[in-house]
Amino acid sequence: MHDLKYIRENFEIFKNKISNRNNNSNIDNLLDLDKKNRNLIQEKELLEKKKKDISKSKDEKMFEKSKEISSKIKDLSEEQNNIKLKLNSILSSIPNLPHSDVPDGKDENSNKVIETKGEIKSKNFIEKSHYELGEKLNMLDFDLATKTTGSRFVFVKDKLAMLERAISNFMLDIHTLENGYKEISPPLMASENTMYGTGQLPKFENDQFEIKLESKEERKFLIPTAEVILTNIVKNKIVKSNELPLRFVASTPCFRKEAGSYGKDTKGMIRQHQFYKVELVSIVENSKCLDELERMTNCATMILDKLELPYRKIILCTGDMGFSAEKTYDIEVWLPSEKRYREISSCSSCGTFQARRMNSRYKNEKNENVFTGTLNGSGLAVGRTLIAIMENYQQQDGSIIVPNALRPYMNNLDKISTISS
RNA sequence: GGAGAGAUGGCUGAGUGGUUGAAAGCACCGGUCUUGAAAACCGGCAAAGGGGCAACUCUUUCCUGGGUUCGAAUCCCAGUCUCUCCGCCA
Repeated sequence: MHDLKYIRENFEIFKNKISNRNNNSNIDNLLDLDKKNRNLIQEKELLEKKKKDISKSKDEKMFEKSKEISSKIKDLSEEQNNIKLKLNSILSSIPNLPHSDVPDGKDENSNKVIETKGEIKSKNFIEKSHYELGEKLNMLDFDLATKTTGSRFVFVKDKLAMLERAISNFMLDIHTLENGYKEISPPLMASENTMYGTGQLPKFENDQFEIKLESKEERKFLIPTAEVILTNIVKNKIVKSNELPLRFVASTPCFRKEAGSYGKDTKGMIRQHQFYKVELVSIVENSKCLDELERMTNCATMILDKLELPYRKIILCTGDMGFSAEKTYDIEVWLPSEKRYREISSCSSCGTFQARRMNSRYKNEKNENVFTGTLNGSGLAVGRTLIAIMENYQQQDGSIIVPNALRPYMNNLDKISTISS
């Protein structure tokens, strides 16, 4: 959510900056609505003052007059309310402004590589995809998932299931023990207002799985990422500044409809309706967002370093960033079967954009209430890490070496193969 | 699912029709005292929005939405949420 005052005072700048985002909201009549809104407020307040004075005077002769004023106020309020609603509906659908560091661009082609790290080991055989490997091992079963549930789901079985669990635990341990995040096991469903707070609603309702409930009950959605529920921990709260930064980590399933990605990544478990992700969330003083973003991104790449997986870090351009982000780094891991890098983490600073929606604040040194800064990042996507390990650690015979860092989490198993060990 | 209780400022918690934006306490900020700190004492301290260069000023807000009244935190109606007890259940 944007500060209307800022928009009012810097409309051309605002409009210019927002034009670089994938924005389809009509912002042109924003100023007009704002003007109308404020005029109506003034008119209304004048009448309210009159009414209040009459009431205070307890002058019975004026009581009839007061009734008249009441009905006028009612009309004005209604009109003002309608305009306010329109204003809010436009405002809540405008994406965050990109930070000045962010490169301009329409789509992912304008993203910039910042760093490439890790050794891509050349193999003397043709490397298989994770789904070929997994199906051959009889540890990834897509057909079974189709039978029980539908497309874009998978059964992970046996040692690969154990590996998935190991990855998740390994990441949680690093982030809690080394990086100072507090572990949370949160609800996997979120209320409408919570989804609004982080920016999933109202604009992206089509991407969300909604739970079917009695019509009376408040709407609930399966979380598309733990970011939603972790960030909203500070919703409607005034945090003490000495409590900042708050850092949370959770490993949760995530649920996404993947509407609009028909035909994309249909094979394998790159793009699923349900997947595990270890998510990092930071709540900071709003001036510290960019520092925290660097820190958070390092926390994510640290995992890949320890797993000895080759990756690169890129900065997303204005047109490729998510709705709430002001600056985003994606981390992409090398997938030998595709001979390219694929996203495994996305770390974003949202500035005060989400905090405004959530009404999350802290007291600054002047004792004023100011909006917090919020950040989120994957640390990392567990499913895709599984894929990356399978493909990068595969052997010619289709077995998979367990990365050193994960062996303590796998009863010291060093290799996954058809011959059960 | 059945029965009951409740929702007030950052927190705790008074308040049942007329300067109540709201007592008191805690927390927080400033000061006195102290070598320093603590304690004690004194003072300050809600938010959002509108107008004004500013000092300032106006409006709204005691869960939400309606209603009664000249006037509502307080009365009426509807709803939401929370808690307790019983039942069922992972």
